[in-house]
This record gives sequence, C-alpha cells and structure tokens, in this order.
Amino acid sequence: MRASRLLSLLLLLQNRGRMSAPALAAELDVSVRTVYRDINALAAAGVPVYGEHGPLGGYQLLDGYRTRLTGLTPAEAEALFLSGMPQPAAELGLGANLAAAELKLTAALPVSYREASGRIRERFHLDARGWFREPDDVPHLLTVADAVWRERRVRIRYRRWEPTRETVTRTLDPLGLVLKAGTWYLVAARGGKPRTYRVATIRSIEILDDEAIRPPGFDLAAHWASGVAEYESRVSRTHARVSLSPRGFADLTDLLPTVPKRAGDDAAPPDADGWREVTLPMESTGHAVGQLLRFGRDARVLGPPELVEAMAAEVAAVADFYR
Amino acid sequence: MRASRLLSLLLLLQNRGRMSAPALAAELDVSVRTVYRDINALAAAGVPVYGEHGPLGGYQLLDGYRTRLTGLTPAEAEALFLSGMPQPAAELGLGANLAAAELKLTAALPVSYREASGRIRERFHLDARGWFREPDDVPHLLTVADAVWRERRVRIRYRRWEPTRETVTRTLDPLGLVLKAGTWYLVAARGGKPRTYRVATIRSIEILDDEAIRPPGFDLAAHWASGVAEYESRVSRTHARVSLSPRGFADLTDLLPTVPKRAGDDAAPPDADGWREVTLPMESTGHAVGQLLRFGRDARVLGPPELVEAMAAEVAAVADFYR
DNA sequence: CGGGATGCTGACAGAAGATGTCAGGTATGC
DNA sequence: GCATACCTGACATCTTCTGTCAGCATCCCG
Repeated sequence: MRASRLLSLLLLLQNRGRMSAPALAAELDVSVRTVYRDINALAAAGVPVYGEHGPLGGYQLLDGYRTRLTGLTPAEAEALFLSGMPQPAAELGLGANLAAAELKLTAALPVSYREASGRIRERFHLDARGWFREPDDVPHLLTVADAVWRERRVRIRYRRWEPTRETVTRTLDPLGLVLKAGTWYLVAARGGKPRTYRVATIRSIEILDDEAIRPPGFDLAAHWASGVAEYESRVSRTHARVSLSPRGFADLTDLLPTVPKRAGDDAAPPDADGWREVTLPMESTGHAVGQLLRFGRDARVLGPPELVEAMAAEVAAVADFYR
Repeated sequence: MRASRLLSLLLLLQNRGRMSAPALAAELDVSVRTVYRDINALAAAGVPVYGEHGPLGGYQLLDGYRTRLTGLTPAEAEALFLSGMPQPAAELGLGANLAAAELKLTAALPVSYREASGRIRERFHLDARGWFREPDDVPHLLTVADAVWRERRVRIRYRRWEPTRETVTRTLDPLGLVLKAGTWYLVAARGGKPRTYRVATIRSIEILDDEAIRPPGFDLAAHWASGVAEYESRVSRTHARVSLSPRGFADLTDLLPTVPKRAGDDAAPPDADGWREVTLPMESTGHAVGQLLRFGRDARVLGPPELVEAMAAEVAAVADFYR
C-alpha cells in the first residue's frame, strides 16, 4: 500500500501547492514520521520536493512540476499510465502524474531494474505524430478531456466539411478521446449514436450540467477500429483503369497509399515501353481526377468513359492557363 | 519481491513450456507451497495458466500466450513496458511479457484500482497506425530487434530509392528502432554516422558476431526528433507562386499538408472571382508539378518561370493522351 | 529571548504481510 | 498399488512497514 500512498502524496502537493507534514499525515491517515519517510522516498526517486522550516513552512514541488488537469484520483492517474498512453497524454497536462505513476514502479525496483529501463529507452522509441503533419491547434483539448472524464454533456460549435462547409452547434455526449497519427478525435454520441469529431475543428465548447448518456455496451476501441476500417473502405467506391509508365508504376504506393499492395501484383505484364495497365480503387470520379493528375505524364486513364471525359476536360482547362 | 517473482515465473513458463511446481520452486528458490500461491495469483490476474495432475504433469500457458523473442530478463521485459510502448511492442512478439509486466501492477492494486483502469481504457485510446496506411510487411522485424537488443552488427540487403533504385548490401551497427505512424525504422550507424532505414525495405539480414559500435553519447530520441525536423524541412527548398480558386484555397491544407498553416493567412486578398495568390514552399520543381497538378483547374502557377515551363510541358504531354 | 510551528533523523516495539512446513486430499499413468 | 503430480488450509516464523518517542534544527513573531 505504500507505493500508492506516495502517488497520493504527490498528487496532493500538486493540487494544493504547499502542505505541512501534519496536514499531509491527516489527509493520508498515517503518522507524521511516515510522511517524512515518504518524502524521503519521493526525493530519492527524483521528485523535486523540498521543505521549508518554521511557521507557514511545509512541503512543495519545484515550480513547473505541477499539472493542469486536476480531479484525477491516484488510481486514475496511474490507470492512465497503464492504458499505454504515457507520451501522448502529456498533451493532456498529465506529464507530472505520469511521472508519478512511473515513480511508483521505479521506487519499488532494485537498482538493476532502473538501469535496464534506461537501456530500453535508448533503443526503442515511439513517435506518435504522422509524417508532414503540423500539430493541430487544439485549444479546447483539455476541456474536452475534462468533459469525457466527468461524463458531462457538452455544447460545441465546430467547423464541419460535409455536406457543406459551415460552423454548426451540436449538443453531444462525450464518450472518449482517440489519438491517431498525432491528431486528436472526440468520439461522442448524438441522438444516441456515436460520431467522430476532430478536436481541432471545435471552435468553442461549453460543459453542461447534464450527464452524458453512454450507449449500452459501447466499446471505444472496438468502435474506433471498425470506424477506421469503414472510413478507409469508403474511398473505394469506383474503379479506374489506368496505364502507368514504369516510373508511375514505381510511384504507385507512395502517391496512392489507399491502393492495396496487391493491385500492383495484379497488373498486366508491361508492354514494350514498360507501361502497364492496372485497375485502381477510387472514391469518386472527382477525387480520381486530382489523384491521377498527380502522376502527370506517367498515367493515362483508359476507363471508365466518364472518368476519361472528366480527365480530358480538366486537362484542357489547365492547359488554357499556359498557352 | 513477490511481484518480480511472478514475472519470472511467467517468463519461465513461456520459455520452457511445461514445468512442474517442484522444478519451478527450485528455479525460483522458494517452496512449492509458494509456487502454488504464485500460480493462483497469476490466474487471479487473468493469465491463462493451467495445471495437469499425474506423472509428466505440471503447469503451462494456454497456446498462443507465448512469446517469440526470448532472452529478455524479467527486468528488461518490465522496463520495455515502462518505456511507454505497450501496444506497438506487441509486434515484437512481446505481448505476453507486457501483459506480465502489467500484471505486476494490477496484482499489487486493490480492486478499486482495477476498476479505474478499466474506466480509462474505455475513454482514451491510442491508434499508432497512420491513415490509409497498409501495415508494412516486415518479415525481418524480430531479427532487427534482436540485433538492436544484443548490440550485434548486421549485414543487410535492402532496397533503396536514392540516388538510384537498387538493392544494395550494407554492414551496419544497429542503434535503435523507431515506430512512427505505424511504420518501423531502424536507426543504425554506418561509418560511425547514424542513418535511418525503413525496416520494410530490408530484403535479408544476417546477424554478425561483431559488436555494434555505438557513437559516443548517441541519444536515440534526440537524434530522431532532429532527423524528422531536418527531413521535413528539406521538402521546402523552393517556392511556387500560385493563384488558387476559392475551392483550391479551401483544399490547400488537405492536399498539401507540408504547407505551414500561416501560408493561408499570408495570402493576398481575393480578386473579383475569389482567386488568391499565395507563395507555397516546395521541395523541387519536379515534385511541385505533380503536387500542383493535383489541384486541376483550381490552381494556376504564376512563377518561378522554370516551374511555369515545366507545368506547361507536363500538361501538354498529358493533354496528348486525350485528344 | 522564548514560544510556537515547522522540518528532520535514529531507535525500538508492535503490526501487517509473506513464506515455509505440515497435514490432508484429489488426479493421472504405469 | 505406487509414484508423481496438483491442490488447499492452518500455523509458526521471518521480513518489512508503521507509530511512538526523543532529540535536534530552522523560522517567525511578540
């Protein structure tokens, strides 16, 4: 039970600033002597805690070692660490809590364990952000996370893209937060159905007093996995028959990551000039035009007829710019 | 010390298959009665361990709960968990070890902690894979990870893209593994300098007897962060002056995620038709042509002159397909 | 300067938790 | 039937943690 108490002690200092040993002892239901021992254990584990003598003295943490998201119990802070989100969760202002959860472990470990931990960090690294992605500006992330955690209904104004581009107001029941490729998404119920909103699109958010209603048996991870699969499969509503040059063929996977790898394997044999005919899944004719134009002279559309027409019209319009 | 012994017991079962309680007791230097207690603790924590009576009996784990990467000590398996990679590391065949590291914690927690852990999992989720990314086929990942861990030099044949597309052989000193947007990268030293290789490009790998030489003071996370920043900045070697339609302007961030958000803010005021002139960073003229063609009739290149020429030539070539 | 409030540490008795021994029982294969 | 294995409860013993006590230092205020 001792390690858990260390975490509680740390959270108390974070939430209340300065506390005397007698006050901490009362909160933690232990003797003052035990508090002194715990403080020593924290210091030994590297937590920057220091004490001041005399009246109005007490213990506090070095500035900068405080969290912005309050309200988590020791159990919850630790469980967040257990959920496998130590790094991204720093964006939720939980860096200190996570360090605390980690210290719970290191404090209980012999020295050899600490050395092994350092060795792992030198060899394996997780970078959650996607390539070429600017970090989203997410001014409302903490408020969203707070609402998710406290299970409170919210009213948001957010900028949407479908069916028309506009800013609309929605009253939602937050269910969870997901971090994917460095981008935060809010999963929330509207009309009893889970929907997904990119946190960066939220223009304002107001936490309501009503309790968020959670659909019975809702499973965030499962919902997210099936939603991702459904969304990604939705981009393949139509097919384009395309002749690709050797260079275009080599670039296929990079320029069209939506294309399953076997599309390349299914390509016809190259002709004398090395061009090959392939059938590619596309979301729509409109999207396909832009995506295939990106290949420039390395891709020629063979079908379907409406796509060929659309390509011809678009190319003619662009060509007019440069005559 | 008990939680560590639980982990050791689990690893023994994983590495050796079936073991009797007396044999486990001898390995762990405890009594048989303590082994029974430990087995009960493991089962209570959800590990699928079962025993068989009679001669040639003993304990074993349910099939499918075994790891493929052996050689990790209990400290190392746990430290891997501490490093913050519980989910992606499953790809290294360490799922069971991580579950074991986690059980170390849950076994020490009161019931209320376990409930809080479940609550977190229902509300926060990390999806490491990037959008529209097929998982890389990485047949050699485990061998690479093994070499990284044992600090052994390797000889690989890998397919590279620059300066020419070919399969080449390299002798490398592995320094670390990085997972970014669902893609694994090997950071390794060649000629004393750290370089990065995408694991999926490796065609074969042979672990050598020589020890991998680690550059003095090499820091994986710092090297990776600076490498990513340098790579992403390298795509901005030139600039294009482009006139964008209202629709092209709205699509700017989606179609060119490399463009800093403020490029849109710096755009000139729209003309009577809503078109705006912007200056966009581009990697090279060759890349820019393809990227700007993707806008179709919504983007007109105004400069520099060589880019305008290149656009005109490419569009003319494409237009020839559809006459 | 003294008193009160605070931090700080060592020593020791007692409480709490973990372990080993023992006893009794069941299950399996030869 | 015998040997080998799993299985559990009870209790003595060992180990670790906690509270009490004593002694000391630091600070502020009257």
